[in-house]
Amino acid sequence: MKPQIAELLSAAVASLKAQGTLPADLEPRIQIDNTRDKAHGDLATNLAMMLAKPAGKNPRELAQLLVDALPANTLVEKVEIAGPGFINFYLSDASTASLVKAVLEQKEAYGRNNDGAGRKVQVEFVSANPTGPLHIGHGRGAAVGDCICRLLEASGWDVTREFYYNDAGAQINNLALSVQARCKGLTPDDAGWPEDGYRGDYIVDLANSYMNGDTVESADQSFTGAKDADDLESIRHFAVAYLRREQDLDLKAFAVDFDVYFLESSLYSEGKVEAVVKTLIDNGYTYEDGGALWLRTTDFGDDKDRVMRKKDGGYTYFVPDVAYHFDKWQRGFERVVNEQGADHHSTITRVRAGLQALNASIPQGWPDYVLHQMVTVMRGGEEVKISKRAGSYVTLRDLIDEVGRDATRYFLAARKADSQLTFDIDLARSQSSDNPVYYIQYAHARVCSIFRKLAEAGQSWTLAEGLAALPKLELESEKDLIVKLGRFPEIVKVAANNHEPHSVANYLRDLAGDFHTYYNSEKTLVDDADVRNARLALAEAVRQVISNGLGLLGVSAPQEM
RNA sequence: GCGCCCGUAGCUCAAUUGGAUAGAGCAUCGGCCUUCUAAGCCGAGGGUUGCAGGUUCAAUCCCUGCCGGGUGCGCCA
Repeated sequence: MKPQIAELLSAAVASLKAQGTLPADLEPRIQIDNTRDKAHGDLATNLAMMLAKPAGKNPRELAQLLVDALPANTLVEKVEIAGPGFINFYLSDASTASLVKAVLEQKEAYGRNNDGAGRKVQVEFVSANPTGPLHIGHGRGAAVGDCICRLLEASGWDVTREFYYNDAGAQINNLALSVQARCKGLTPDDAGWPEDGYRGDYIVDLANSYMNGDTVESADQSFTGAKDADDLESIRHFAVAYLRREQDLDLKAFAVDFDVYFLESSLYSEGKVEAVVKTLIDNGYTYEDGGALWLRTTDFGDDKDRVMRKKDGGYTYFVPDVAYHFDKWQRGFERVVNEQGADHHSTITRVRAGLQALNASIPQGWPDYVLHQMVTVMRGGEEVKISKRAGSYVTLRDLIDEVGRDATRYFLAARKADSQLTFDIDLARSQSSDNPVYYIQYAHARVCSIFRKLAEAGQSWTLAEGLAALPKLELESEKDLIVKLGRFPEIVKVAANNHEPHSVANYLRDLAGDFHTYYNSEKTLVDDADVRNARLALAEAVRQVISNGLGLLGVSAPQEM
């Protein structure tokens, strides 16, 4: 509805310019706000206050001129000037009816837009190292990242979900040594236990499986262990494959699917790391010092230069990172979003600096980053820190097993990524209105229930009947509900652009609340057929929007509860 | 010490990118089921938006300085 109102205002501005009331070179950004208070109408604009200064008029006077210059239309019932110079719009019955119609006709497509216009965007998220089960932090990344993908898809982007994992570094070596120690019957308290070895129970399971000669198959590899505790290479391969499979199961339980698993080792084997290093040297952004090769990242805003190649000849982690992101660029992703934990924040400057130093015409702020803060898990009012399986942290799987997939996804996606999150297990498990997930799903199930009751009564409803009866939606509560439905497309658009899925969760909570209130105050299945058909149309529209919204969060929309 | 994030009701969090009287839920208290699912609804109390300045017609939002919490600051990833 906003774009239509903006058009009206734009026409009003044009005619005031033509009259000479406004300077001809003025190109105002027309901003339409949803009103917070119904007393201010349905939509409002601050345009008159913005233009007061350049026009040399007081805001209220200018507001009146703008209102007088608005073209005739059927959208708006009434326009008022209020406060310091706000222009408030009251939507007509015809326009609210058209909103319900739009929802019912567009169905699953309602709320989608075409901002992306089919362009390619890649979202990299989770990207956990294959050294253990996914923890709650990875869960947050998985939930937020996947929801961002869903939002971008709903905005017309061609989305690739990608998982990058480090299968080449020192921690993999550490993993192999830890498994080997377990194969040899050592425990973390024994003398020969590797320094900083992984201590969790899952290492024991892994070692047993290896010594058993099991074959593990994961998303991208299959490997059979050599059953030999002295074959460190075999242990390494087995351990990586085994833990990849574990993570695959975690992600599957969480309903997160990736299109691409990208192996760090491939950057080396395909010469991409060497190629990037050569380019950086050729471009003159490097120097040797103390036996190491440095990249002059300070040329691109870093606070100190960074070592690329260590004294021992190995590369530091950010070199393959740069090679990886250059590869993303070459794959044609105009837009890339990296969702990761805020503790890896320091990589951003380095990766962007490395990309700039390639002189490859990569835009300066590329790629985008979404960083999420820590998650604290609470149960019974106390912080939970340990899981049996992993030993030192709460795993995603534990959480899904305990509170279910829907609640876990909702809770992890419903908060702004950049604030710390407290995950209350008791709340997430509760099957009552305390729990926002059930609250929203219940609203959906209630609508389904109404239609079941309708069928039981031997009555029916068709889209045509519903649309024809829309003028019967005369109550204020009905109109409020419709206006809220009308806001959904904007919620999706803004959430997608800002990479902020939490606003969808908040919107749904709000919409469900409005519906529950309405449901309790007005009976839908009344005797008057026209009123009944109109209310059924509204209920179905609410159901559709809740269903679409939950879909964006990856949460199910049950028919009954 | 430096960088980044956060600070809003007792608790968990919003606030449509600078708009009107800062909103929900939980918790507390009081009401509503012979009527479409009570996994629900209605009502009440609860605030100097960490502090102090600045910009603006207008600041929770932008700027500066403090205070408090988190996190990073390796030739680890």
